[in-house]
Amino acid sequence: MSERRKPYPFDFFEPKWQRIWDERRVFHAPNPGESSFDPSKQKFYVLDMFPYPSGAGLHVGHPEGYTATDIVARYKRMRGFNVLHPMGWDAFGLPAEQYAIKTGQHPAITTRENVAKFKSQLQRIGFSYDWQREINTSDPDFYRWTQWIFLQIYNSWFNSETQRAEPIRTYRGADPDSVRLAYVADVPVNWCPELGTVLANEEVIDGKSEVGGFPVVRRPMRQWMLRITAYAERLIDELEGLDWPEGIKLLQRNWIGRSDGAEIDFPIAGMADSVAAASDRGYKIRVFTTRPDTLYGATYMVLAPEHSLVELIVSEEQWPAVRDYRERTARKSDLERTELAKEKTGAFTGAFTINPASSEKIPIWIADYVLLGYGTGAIMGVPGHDERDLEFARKFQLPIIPVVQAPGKTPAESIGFVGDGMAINSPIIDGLSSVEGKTKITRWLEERGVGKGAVNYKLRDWLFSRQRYWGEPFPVIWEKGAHRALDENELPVVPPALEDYKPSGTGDPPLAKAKEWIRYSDKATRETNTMPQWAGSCWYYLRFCDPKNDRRFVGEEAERYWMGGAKAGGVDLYIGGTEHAVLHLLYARFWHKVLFDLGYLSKPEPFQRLVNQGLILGEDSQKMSKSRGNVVNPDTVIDQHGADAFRCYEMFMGPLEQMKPWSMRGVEGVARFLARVWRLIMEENQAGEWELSPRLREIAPDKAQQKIVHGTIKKVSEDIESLSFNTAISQMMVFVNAFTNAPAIPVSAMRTLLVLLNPFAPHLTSELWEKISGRFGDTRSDVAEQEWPGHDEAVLVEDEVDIIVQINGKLRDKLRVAIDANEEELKSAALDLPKIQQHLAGKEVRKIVIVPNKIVNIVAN
RNA sequence: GCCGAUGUGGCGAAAUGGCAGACGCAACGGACUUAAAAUCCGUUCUCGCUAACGCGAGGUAUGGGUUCGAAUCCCAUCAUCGGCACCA
Repeated sequence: MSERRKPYPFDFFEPKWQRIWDERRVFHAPNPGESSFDPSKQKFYVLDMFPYPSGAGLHVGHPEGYTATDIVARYKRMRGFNVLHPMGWDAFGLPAEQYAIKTGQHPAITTRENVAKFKSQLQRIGFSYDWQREINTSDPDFYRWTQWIFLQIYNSWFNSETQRAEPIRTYRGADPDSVRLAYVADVPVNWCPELGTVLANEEVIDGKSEVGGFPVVRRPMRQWMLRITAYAERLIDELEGLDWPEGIKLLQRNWIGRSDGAEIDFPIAGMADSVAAASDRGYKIRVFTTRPDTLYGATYMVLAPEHSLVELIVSEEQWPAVRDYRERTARKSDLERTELAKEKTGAFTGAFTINPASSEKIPIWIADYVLLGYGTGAIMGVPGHDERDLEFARKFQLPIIPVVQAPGKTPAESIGFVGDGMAINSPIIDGLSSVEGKTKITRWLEERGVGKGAVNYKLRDWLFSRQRYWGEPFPVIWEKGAHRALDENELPVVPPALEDYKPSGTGDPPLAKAKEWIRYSDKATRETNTMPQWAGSCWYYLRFCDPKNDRRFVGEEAERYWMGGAKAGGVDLYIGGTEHAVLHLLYARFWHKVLFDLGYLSKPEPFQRLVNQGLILGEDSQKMSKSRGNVVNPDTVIDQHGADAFRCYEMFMGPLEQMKPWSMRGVEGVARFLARVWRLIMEENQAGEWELSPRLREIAPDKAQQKIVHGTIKKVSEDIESLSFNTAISQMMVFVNAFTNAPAIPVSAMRTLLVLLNPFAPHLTSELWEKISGRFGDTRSDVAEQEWPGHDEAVLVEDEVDIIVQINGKLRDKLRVAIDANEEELKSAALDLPKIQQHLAGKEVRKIVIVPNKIVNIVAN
């Protein structure tokens, strides 16, 4: 290809324009207070999910979303908005460190190299980022504020009465440490020996680490946790006002997993001597259920094997079996424990409890199908109406009582029915529907003080510490076994320059090796855990608003301007992959809400409109991967066809949100289209040089040309607003095809085309605009500074329209009539058509449906 | 297993209640050329009828339904992809 002549000289003018944009800072978005700030302009914040700069460089999947946002950004600028369109680097985190360990280079060095590579690749595509706002999460000027936000979280508690975070000093209880939004807990965590770190639940997939696919085991460790569960309800409720895909909202709701039900207390019944004392002290076991209406059907109880009451209630003769079962459970990996189609297991404790409704004495078991971390870690077994309980009861021969009658079934047939029916064998609520039964029995329990309505969430608190080197150190010190936050003015806490940053493998973080650094004072030592990769991405979009501010994480005025507005969310458009549908987006919303509650932010939500771009597959329709050898590198594509063709092809492939395979042939097709645009305006002379085409004239477009110009303005504008870039490009192809053979080409039409095409192909259109302006004068400014054109509806109005004539819904003929012809005219004109008369021969017309300007449908038989 | 998305030519797709296949790729034919590339013009859903302009029938995963009219709305089934997966 390099030998062959380029269809248009993109290799010359693409770098030229990139240089001009850079030098003139064309895309700098001024902040309030800057001299070039124009307060009359509305703001528009369009954001990409910033990349993690890996060693492999960009592949064609990255720029898909980036191109979409760039088109919107350029379009909105031409529409007169002050557009914030920034880019930065999510530079801390596991992969950087793994890569560094593998290559034997310090992560700071590899990260710097990778960032440089990513940046030059992005710049080659011609994105209109405001590079003066570039940020890097591993830069002390950035993570200083990540640590500062951690301090705000640490120094807050969630007041359940106001449903808001408040400063910890407003807490009146005895032990503030027990309610902080950041707290330390000994919890069974996902320990990955290979990575030498603990992972969040979300980073473990099928018992293996998401990064690297190494085995993960359960192990109790002291860890920092963030109390995200306090926000569970608001994280669900406040999705309401966001313009997100319904599917993503649902994914978040399911992840948070709200269930409504009741907590019920079961008193421990008389039992063997060892537990009698416990019983006397009034022990009771609390269970959570979503089906309090099935209480009469509870014929046994199950505790999670790790439940703390197990030791107190187990009978002497059952001890060996129980201990054995607990040990076996503890040894099981997550993978084994969640294995599909696995048999139920369990052990009898020897203890009994009383069903508060039926007063029956029922046995207490332990079983690993009950999870300690959910609800109260204990359940009532209702085998009649729960699949798992039924399976368990059948295996251990426990009684099964039907208490909900399925519609149209007998009580015996209703065993195993888990839907809503009618209560039976339940004296208090017999005959009531399941819904009524729930309400009534909950009230009944509340009156007796043995239960209450309750809500539970699947969401767990966020395990926030990592035993790694390449992350933000905690701004926390330890003294006499107690943690204490550092003061704001001690930030940033910079990690020590360690030679050996590899994980220790024991669970001691690498920072523990920095003996000097750890010593904070004679009495206090530093926290040696670091924050997880998510930390920086939880608030980076805020820093973009005011990236250089050294007094505040974001200036108040800048925050109000860029993150304000009429809607709940501050960022107007956020585009990124679905892989972040739960984690990043949930964590960022959580941090945002804490900061909002504490009065630092204008709006309760970070991202108003969210769009997920679809995955780009290899030419073989398989997921792109090195091992398959089907990875497409943007650099190759740009070398061959130029950045504009690359951008346009990425958008022309199909709908943004859809998964679609790459095609080099497809790129060629789009490159041909851009070459046709070039040749509408330029012509090659004898010497093989490009010069302005003599066909280009200052003439008025004819009627047909006007129609296509205004039709294209309309379609492209609408399509950009709805992110339907593929059809916008189609329409511009139609435009170009219509002008290709015109003997004279009106300059005004070309100017319009260049403006419309500019967001898609900014280099080509800038170059051609300059050429045209060189000859035809009037404007000296750049195409990017032009106003977006409006269309004239009057031009598009037709005097005559084609009317489809159908018989019984089948197309039989067409009719050309004046626009807005009335129904009578249409009817008689249609019936007069020879073809129609032919088809109607021998038939009787029953009815005629007429839609003006569209169709006439004759119903006949 | 549960939840969600998708299913249209040889391929990427368009049309979201009113002409199915815009636009692009590929293929075929033509013009230009000594030739090729590039460029420009044309054809291309399937089947049948016609010497031909054309005409007819069928067709949007499958089966049913609603409607004057369905790729589009509803029900069921199948397939592919994604998420969750003992959450009581």
